[in-house]
Amino acid sequence: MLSNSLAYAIKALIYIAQNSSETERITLKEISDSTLVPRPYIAKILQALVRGNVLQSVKGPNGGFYFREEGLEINLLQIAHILEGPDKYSNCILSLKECSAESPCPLHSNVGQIRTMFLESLEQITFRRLLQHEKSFDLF
Amino acid sequence: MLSNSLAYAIKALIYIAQNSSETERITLKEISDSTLVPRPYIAKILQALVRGNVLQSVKGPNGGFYFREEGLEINLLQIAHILEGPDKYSNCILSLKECSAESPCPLHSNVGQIRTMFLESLEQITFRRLLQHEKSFDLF
DNA sequence: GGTTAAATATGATAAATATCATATTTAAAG
DNA sequence: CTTTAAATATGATATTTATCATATTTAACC
Repeated sequence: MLSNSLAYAIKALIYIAQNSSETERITLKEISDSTLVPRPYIAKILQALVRGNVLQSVKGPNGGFYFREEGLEINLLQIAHILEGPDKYSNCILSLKECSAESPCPLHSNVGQIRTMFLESLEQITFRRLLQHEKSFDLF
Repeated sequence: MLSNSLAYAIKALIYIAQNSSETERITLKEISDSTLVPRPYIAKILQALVRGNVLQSVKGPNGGFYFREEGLEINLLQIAHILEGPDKYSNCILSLKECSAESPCPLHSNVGQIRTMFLESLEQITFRRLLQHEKSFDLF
């Protein structure tokens, strides 16, 4: 439902959101240990998120990752777009050329509608909002 | 959201359900032409569906595919299981070890719930039910 | 300024998915 | 019993996704 990379990214970002600040940076090792995502793999994902202006990173001793203030307003669908490009979740669930309310595909009104709700719910969830829950989930 | 293969399979099965009978079989070429799925690829998928007792096939001239009577009662989730194995859509949306109503993951109550609805809707839709719609969609 | 602890860049390998090609089997029909 | 129109089996190739490894850059601190 979510790609492996996207699920990994979300877990890592939840961890960072809950535990980091500009002065208290989180290292790759800590992220990898607490999400059980292999270090080189999560590294690649986090680099993309830095380029996507979600996270900030600092090299060198005492370096690490932390959330940008604006990053906290980013929602889960935007993360998907950053990691997988914007076209992944567009259009019809059967990928038909023509599919709309006027000429719906056979799944448009049932599964298709729930798919739309799914995308909307990804869009509604920001990391700021996830922060409002109690801290420290197990993320593995 | 659905794998390529699964979307292809559903399109082909809708076409077959709407146009076939035990005496009026549908050929690979016709299926490929009306769904725009490459012939060798849809062939492999249909073979799996024959092995999965959804379709019946007949070789030789005038041969082709048609729906088994029981096949019409099969739902979309079962098709997913036949093509991709049963574990694809199980457990937590973040693939966490522990995730349940008692100890929910951060997405359990929002995205996770919609994911559950999604799976349930796949489960509710049988090909018999899809047949109740008007015939002849464009399936490409 | 040398050491060290961190991210970064790059690319190699592996596994899963998707796609294509070809030879074989089967059954109908003359 | 030969031809022919179909599915079937098998496997080759390509693409995407996931995973791993290694060398480089950066900044802090002594």
